[in-house]
Amino acid sequence: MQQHDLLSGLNDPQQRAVLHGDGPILVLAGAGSGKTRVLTHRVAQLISERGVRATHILAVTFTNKAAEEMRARLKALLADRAEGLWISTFHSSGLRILRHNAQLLGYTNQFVVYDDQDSKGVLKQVLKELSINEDRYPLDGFSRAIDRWKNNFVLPAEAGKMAFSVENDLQAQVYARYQELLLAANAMDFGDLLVNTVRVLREFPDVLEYYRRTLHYILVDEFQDTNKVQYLFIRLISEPRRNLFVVGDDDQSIYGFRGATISNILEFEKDFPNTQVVKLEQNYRSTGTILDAAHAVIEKNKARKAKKLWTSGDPGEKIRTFIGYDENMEAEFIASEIRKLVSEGRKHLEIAVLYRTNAQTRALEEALVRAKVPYKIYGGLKFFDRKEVKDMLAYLRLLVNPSDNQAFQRVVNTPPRGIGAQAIQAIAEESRRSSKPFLHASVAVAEENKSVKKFVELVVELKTAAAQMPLGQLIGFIVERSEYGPRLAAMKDPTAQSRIENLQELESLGRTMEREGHDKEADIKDFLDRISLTSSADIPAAESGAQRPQEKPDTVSLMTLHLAKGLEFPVVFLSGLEEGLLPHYRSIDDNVAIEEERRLCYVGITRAMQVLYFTRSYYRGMFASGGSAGSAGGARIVSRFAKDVARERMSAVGTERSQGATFMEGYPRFSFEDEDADDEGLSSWKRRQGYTRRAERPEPRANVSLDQIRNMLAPADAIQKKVEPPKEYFDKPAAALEQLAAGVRVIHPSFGSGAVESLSGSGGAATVTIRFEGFEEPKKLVYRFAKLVLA
DNA sequence: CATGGTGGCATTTTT
DNA sequence: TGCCACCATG
Repeated sequence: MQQHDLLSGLNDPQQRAVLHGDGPILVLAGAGSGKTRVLTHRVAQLISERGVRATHILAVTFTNKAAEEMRARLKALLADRAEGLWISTFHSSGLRILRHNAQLLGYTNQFVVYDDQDSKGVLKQVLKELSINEDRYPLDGFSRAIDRWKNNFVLPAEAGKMAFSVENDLQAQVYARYQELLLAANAMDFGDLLVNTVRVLREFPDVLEYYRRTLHYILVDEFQDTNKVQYLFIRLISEPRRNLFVVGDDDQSIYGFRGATISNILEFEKDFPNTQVVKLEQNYRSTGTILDAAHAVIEKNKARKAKKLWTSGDPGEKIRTFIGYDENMEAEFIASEIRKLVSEGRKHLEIAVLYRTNAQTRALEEALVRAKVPYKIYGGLKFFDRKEVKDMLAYLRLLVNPSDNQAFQRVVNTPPRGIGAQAIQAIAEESRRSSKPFLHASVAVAEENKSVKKFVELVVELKTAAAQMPLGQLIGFIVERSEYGPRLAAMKDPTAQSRIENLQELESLGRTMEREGHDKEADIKDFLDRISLTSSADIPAAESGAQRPQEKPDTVSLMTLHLAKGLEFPVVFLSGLEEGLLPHYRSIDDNVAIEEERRLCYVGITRAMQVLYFTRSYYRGMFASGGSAGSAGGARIVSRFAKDVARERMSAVGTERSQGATFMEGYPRFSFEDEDADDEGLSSWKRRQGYTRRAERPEPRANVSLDQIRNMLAPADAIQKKVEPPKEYFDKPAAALEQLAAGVRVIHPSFGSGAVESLSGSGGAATVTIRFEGFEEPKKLVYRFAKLVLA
């Protein structure tokens, strides 16, 4: 890569940023100003022009997706010279550092990462221990307080000293005990991944020295969203060289609730004297109209650096507005408009629907399904959030970390095996008495409790298996031996089938994570790490329609405004532009919060390249029951942010549906041909519009795109084993239970072909033992589970 | 003592 | 809608 290639196509300030020498630099990059380009070209420049070794560079991003994108672009620029670059999110950087150094803090390096649910579980235990009344002091309050402390790098001891009220003091006590329990469980929560990293760096100079010696150049993306701990981390490792390259936009700071402090960016220059500042204000993404609208919204914020995006391009077309009677009609408009756009030649991929809260997806999803518009919902990792998947992962966690008390509690009686509250209480007490993990304590309890004894034996059996079996097989084994699979198979419940399928998917996912030459437990740990750090922005949670695995599916993207940051789409629907939703009612009486809502709206508008829609609805029933809750449900007025946009930049569409109601007016005037505009009239009007209130549930969302999960999770050196069923599988008839007997040849979608060895059990719990080609051990499969066909 | 069913209740944004 | 707490049953 030649110098001029690296710079070609870059404007003046972009070039200045890329060519910057040593020392701190702050790049204020407005939306759509080529931020990622600057970042990647900067790295390429360091390596190819200045001879910096890839291993001396750390680039930190916010999501795995952003990291992936950066890695891909750098690979295109640098080919194999990109090898060894450390590109990751803050949290995975922390995890990586702690995997080497956690023992310094009293953990073992095999610690597990607790997710939100796990840490709530621990908190619950603390509240019980300290006899705190949850009605008076709700759990969430403690959880938020602890979070806040962690974001600001306040350790329990200091929190106790700083306490300013009875409640606050109580929170500090809970925090202290909570940390003790985490340590005892050899577990860290999300916040700990950062807090403990900073602790290690601060308290152990040789560790800090090591990273300082290795990392000569540090780049940080989305700097406006860093919180105090993250900032401390960056500052620590970037000294004394201060080769710190941060990119951000104070107007896009939208993670205040997570402790992001705008002051990090506003005060960067104070903390790092001699900082060079480069502003990128030329926008390459949006039309003039869109930029004007964005500017009109954002300029009302007080806490911001003055800047204004400009474009050399066209003003483009006006913002299209629509108001629906309720959220279902709004959603139907969006769906039908998408169909129209597609019929005019747009690809679904070019279109995004953005919203403030996840709750808004329901109406949208229903409408899109009905209109047969293919879509993907980003946000909320539905697959890994499923109960059965979490349960199975908890088994794995317990096997690699016997101290994982949350995992223990999750699986000890799942499926039900006669170990109830009393027994668990006894185990907890024994654990406290002996200060041993629950699993150890349960061995003592097993003496007098047969059910517990059986469970302990199960764990021993699984543990032995874990040391010998490859991951995929192990998961299958656990599903069987824990009786989780058989129990599901025996259930009449129609959802049981899809849960079984999810477990099979997990198994197949595990199979692709297997690596040769690694010890079996390392595979399990890696698998768990990757899952716990894979964020909701990375993988769609649901999608409609069957997609062929390899092709990039042509689907509309649905996501929250938060998740949309950093992305761009030719067509954007900004939905729910109402007071109470955007800005959200929780922010409405707080000026600081309102400014963040405003930035959120700004982020949404600036995602659009060519066409932008504003939509809202007159009435919103927040909950299925028909919203009361003064807050989010009921009759709605237009968002103040929409009001800030000049009316002449907007133009109403879909009027045949909104019947004279106007987007900008406080109250829409619905007019009806029927004399009285009462509910009756309204409903007949709706009927005429072919408007049905609530259709059948959309397609089951169960089928997540496994391929995408696999791609996100796969360790670089994983062997990509074939998991596609053999082709002939589809041509063969399903094997009925009656047709199976010893010697019958069958095909399994993932194990391939083999011969039945024996049968046992009956009905839903019938199992088949099959010897598959290429597998040493015969496999015992639950018939209903296995989806066998006759060979 | 464990389990399964029922009824009440709360719902921003996420690494 | 989905989760949790409580209660009646085996």
